[in-house]
Amino acid sequence: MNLLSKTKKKSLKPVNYRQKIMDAAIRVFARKGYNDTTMIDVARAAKVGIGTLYNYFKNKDELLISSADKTIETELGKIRKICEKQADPMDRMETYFIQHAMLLKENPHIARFLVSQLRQSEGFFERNPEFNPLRHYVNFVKELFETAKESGRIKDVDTKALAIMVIGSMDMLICQ
Amino acid sequence: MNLLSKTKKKSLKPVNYRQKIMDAAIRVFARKGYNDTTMIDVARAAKVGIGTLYNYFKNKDELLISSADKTIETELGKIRKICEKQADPMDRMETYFIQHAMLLKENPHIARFLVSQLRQSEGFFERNPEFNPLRHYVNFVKELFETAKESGRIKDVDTKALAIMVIGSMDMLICQ
Amino acid sequence: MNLLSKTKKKSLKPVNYRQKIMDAAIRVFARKGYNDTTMIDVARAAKVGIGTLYNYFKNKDELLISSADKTIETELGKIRKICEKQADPMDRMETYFIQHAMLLKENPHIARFLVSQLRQSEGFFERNPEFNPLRHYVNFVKELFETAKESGRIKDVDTKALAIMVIGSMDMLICQ
Amino acid sequence: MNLLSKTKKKSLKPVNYRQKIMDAAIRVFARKGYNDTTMIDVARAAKVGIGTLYNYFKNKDELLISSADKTIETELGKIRKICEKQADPMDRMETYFIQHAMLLKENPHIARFLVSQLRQSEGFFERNPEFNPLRHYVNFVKELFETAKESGRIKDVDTKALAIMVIGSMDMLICQ
DNA sequence: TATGAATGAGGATTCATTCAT
DNA sequence: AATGAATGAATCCTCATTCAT
Repeated sequence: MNLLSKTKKKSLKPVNYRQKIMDAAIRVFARKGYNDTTMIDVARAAKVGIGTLYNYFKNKDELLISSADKTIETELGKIRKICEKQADPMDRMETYFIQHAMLLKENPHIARFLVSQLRQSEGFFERNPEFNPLRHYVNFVKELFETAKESGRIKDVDTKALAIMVIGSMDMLICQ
Repeated sequence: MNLLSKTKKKSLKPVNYRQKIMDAAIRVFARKGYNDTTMIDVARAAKVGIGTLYNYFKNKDELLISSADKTIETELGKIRKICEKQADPMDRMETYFIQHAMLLKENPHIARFLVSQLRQSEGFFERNPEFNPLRHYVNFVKELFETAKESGRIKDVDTKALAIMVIGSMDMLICQ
Repeated sequence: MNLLSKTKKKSLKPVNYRQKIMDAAIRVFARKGYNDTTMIDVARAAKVGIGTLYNYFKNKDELLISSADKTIETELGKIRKICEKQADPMDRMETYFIQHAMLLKENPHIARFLVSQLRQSEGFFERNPEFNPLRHYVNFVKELFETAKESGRIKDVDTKALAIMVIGSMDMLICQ
Repeated sequence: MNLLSKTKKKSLKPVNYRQKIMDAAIRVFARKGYNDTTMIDVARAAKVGIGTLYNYFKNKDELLISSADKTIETELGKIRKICEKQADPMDRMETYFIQHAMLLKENPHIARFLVSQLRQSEGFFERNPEFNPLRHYVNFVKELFETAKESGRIKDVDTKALAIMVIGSMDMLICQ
């Protein structure tokens, strides 16, 4: 009986509050932006008490940073894994574009969150100058271009600028 | 004597408060973003009293909207005028790119203001759904492309999407 | 008519908000202590809006400090003036005791405020280590004793310690 | 074996949580004051869980009251016992002063706790009107004086007021 | 008409207390 | 019985907006 009850309880959802909160935060931040998102908004979206937010994140800034980092890591990880299956640099680039587009289409709120957090209030960036969640993403795209360039398949260009422009293009398309 | 002094003052400077305020607002909004800009910030930058802001603009939202519209109108007007001097569609496009780049370089705060206000919180857009200062700008670029397309000089593409992508690329480049 | 209306308005109470707020603050702090006094309490007692408090005092700490300083200055000033009328040191000391007792009796809330703020939370003192409103008061009593000592009327004692003890005695009597 | 180990543990240390918590509480309250002391502070100082505090004390107020009462009882008990060894009232008084001074010097945190908790916010006293940990202490000193008075060794005075003043003097000296 | 002091709704954060384990 | 994560009421403070001068 002991064993049973334990099993029961475990199957009864050992809530991962940290993840639950970040998931909610991403959704709300994506929809309303940093400034218009209140901690109460996040708490309600995550269905937890306000105080609980502060058990897992020191303050609102840290909640945004953690959520952004986690999201980038997760989503970029998925795309990277799929791209790596392609041996040919050009195929890899193509796969990336497709995956990126799919991400934008299927998880618009995540996409919006990723690309739009850049334009946060300067207040936030003054407090957190090191924060740039897109850095890893830009780097990934840049690497894609570099591999393609080395293979002689695309012309000599500033791959970083190109990466930024590509992401920027997609970003703007989403917003409009 | 009374009359004279009055005349003198008027001829000395018929202050255009509305314009003065918008000029200041653009600078401050561009630097700090919508949410981190207080009405006091704007009043101080414009060297007017807070109350004066409300004599010319209903509220903070309207101040942003008016400032953005006015800026787009002014800057776009300048660029348009220069572009129209070019008869050939391709020259016109080239001229546009150069002018746009110059605007970004010489008035970074205006550029930043124009391209970054788009990403306002949904809160702002929910309150002002009709607000899209870039609309005119996008349309202008779109027209450029269409003229070029009609002349057979560029391939058949979704000109609007292209316009958005071009602007988005530039935007992202500025931010990074 | 102009003159009249001006006179009228002036007589119509040109409210001194700063003073009004400090008066209220002293009363409330004296009754409830620093920690249990909320800014809303003070605002209500002063019959002003909460925001008004912050137009005159940077924060709650500064409100307490200003109120305490002002009170000491005012009350000590009164007592000092009366004492100075006495030429003889012993008469002066006696006058002081009487005045102090009168202060305690007639304005118990001020008295309580003066003598009890010393025991504030250490949190407050850690933030404001230089704050010691009783310093001036202790010094005044100390000087009284010194004058008396010089005149040979009282024995050789540590006048500062004596001053502190006297004030402490009265303080404790009030509290009980 | 079970029995043995149990016995061992018990004899090793039958933890008295209640006492352990009060000891910690006194230290922390004395150092930080009632309001700046959090239940977590106390729990950490006592090396117990937060929940444990609530198994032994209904709430924070009761924890303070119990700690104060217990301390007074203990310390006063010690001093009383030593004083009682003196047959002569004057010697007894002298012994008391020495003991009190020693307590202040050797356990400043206890001393501070005893004498400073009196000045709690009225909020606390409104909730706990019966709370006056110094009552017993004042009574003890008062009795000392009365015995001395009866023996004709000191003049006729209000012994209670005298007791209060003496304690107040010492209190103020500690604070400064 | 320009002004800025007064205002209070709203938001981030803390912490005593509860309760499931 | 001990524990500590979850909770939300309560508090300080900001800032858009109003209005009397």
